Amino acid sequence: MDQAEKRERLAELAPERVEELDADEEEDEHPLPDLPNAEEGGVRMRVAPNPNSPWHIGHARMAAVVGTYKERYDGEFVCRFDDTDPDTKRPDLDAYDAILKAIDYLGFEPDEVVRASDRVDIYYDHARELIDEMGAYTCSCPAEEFSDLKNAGEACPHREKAAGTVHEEFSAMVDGEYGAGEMVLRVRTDIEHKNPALRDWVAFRVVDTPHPREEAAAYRCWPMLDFQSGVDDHLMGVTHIIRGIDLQDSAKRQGFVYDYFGWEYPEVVHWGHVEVDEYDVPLSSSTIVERVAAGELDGWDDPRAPTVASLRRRGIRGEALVAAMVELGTSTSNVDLAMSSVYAHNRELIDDDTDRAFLVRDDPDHGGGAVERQVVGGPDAGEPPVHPDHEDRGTRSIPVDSGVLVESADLPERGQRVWLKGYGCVRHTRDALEYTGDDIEVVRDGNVPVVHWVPAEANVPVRMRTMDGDVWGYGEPGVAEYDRDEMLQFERVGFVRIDDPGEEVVAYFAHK
RNA sequence: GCUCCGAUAGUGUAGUCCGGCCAAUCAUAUUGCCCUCUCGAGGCAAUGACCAGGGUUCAAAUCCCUGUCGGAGCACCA
Repeated sequence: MDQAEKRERLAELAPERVEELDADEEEDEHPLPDLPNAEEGGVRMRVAPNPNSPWHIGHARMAAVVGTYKERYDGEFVCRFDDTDPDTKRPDLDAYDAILKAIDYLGFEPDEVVRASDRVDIYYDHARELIDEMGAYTCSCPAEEFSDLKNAGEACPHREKAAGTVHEEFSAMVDGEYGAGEMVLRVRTDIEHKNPALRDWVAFRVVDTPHPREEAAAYRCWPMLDFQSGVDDHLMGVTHIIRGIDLQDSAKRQGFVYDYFGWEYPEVVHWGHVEVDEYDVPLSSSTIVERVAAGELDGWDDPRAPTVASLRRRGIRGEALVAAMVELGTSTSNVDLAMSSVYAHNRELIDDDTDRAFLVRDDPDHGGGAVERQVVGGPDAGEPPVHPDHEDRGTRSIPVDSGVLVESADLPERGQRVWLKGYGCVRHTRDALEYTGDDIEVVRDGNVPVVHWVPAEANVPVRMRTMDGDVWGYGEPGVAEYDRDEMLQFERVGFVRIDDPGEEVVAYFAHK
């Protein structure tokens, strides 16, 4: 049955439904779905990074989406460093700032910044309260033994200890009287719960390694994420939590603690993992850390690294990354971020304001290498516009002294013509480029290709850093005039950010 | 093994809750044409998807069942 027929039938069967359909108005368009039970002004969220490394691109999703929701609901967000594992996921002292910088780069400002490692005593207080409620017990079972019991749905002998004993043993954990692995504090949930992941999970354990932050270096008894983050979310008034599907069971686990305390659990949204195309380096903190340490990457902002710092250095605006992240939505499926989407957003943001310039690459894989030719006849200089869509910004003056450089792929066959952009038409004779005029009709009707060029002598050496490695070339003289952080479009090559304006200009390639 | 969750074009997404303006939205991508002194921008067009099979119904992307595929948890990691 086709559409018209369906509609006809519907009109016969239920005319009121047709009216309803017709009356359906369009809702406000938001790139992100509405948060459940969210009210304007009543939304408080948190970004809870582990500062064990700076951020890769995937981490930016959290801040991008939380920040966007904050703006949408006129709400707030807290940046809480969940740095409660001084050993396995040991914090990197530089990462705290790097992460805050990344959030700032994305265009957001946390309403509050806290470190879990400053709040350990608060967690202890809640642990003691939980023990009073008979909601937790100390357990000295070796991990494997407990795991076996748990999988069989059987309680261990420590489960029925008196609260007094549990208090004593927990205090001993806090006082550092146990070594790592000797004693833990478990939350009493339901040892026969059908989901084994929820049965009597560990809330506190002993870590022998001191925390790298001086302020927290004395603690040996550390909360696990589910306890710490569960308590903090409540204490900080978090109304909505966004987190990965790897933490799918956290809400259910923490639910037991919330029940003991009579708290109400925040709304939760789970999303899948992000992957990014176009990179050889995987989106994994540990891999990036390794490659940086091994010298395979020049640092976290190496253009080949899939990191926030790298995108920033390439001149990608945080806004472009946020837009692309927000478009991914909050689906529980894993998603692939197409870098082309980030580039498309960035191009739209910067194209209008970015000056044009020529870069002749001297690279066998890109343009075939620079070749020099004398120019015979013609004016002394070319005058291409600073921006083709904005005549009022004037022109660049590029001298043609002893000759020019072009990329060999652009050099026409002998006898053929080529249009040097902003200069005029030349014919390739035996060993030179002979000026044939400035009538643009040859380009419009004569199939003469338009190419970029630079003077053979008065040019500026440029090292362009790209995702595929460095490309050397020669820029037009004006390239030397740009300051660090300014953007430039090398015509027919792509957009770059000037990173170092020195003798040899270093530019980071952003995208075409 | 136990427990959760998911599946719409190359990619992402809208629609799914409350079946019917859905032979399916928008963006990106790719290709072609127009325009342009850039391979950028702009304009136009084309390409391309409801995981499979059953069921319910006048009507199924939408509801139900089965299957397939994929993901996650069952850590003294976060």
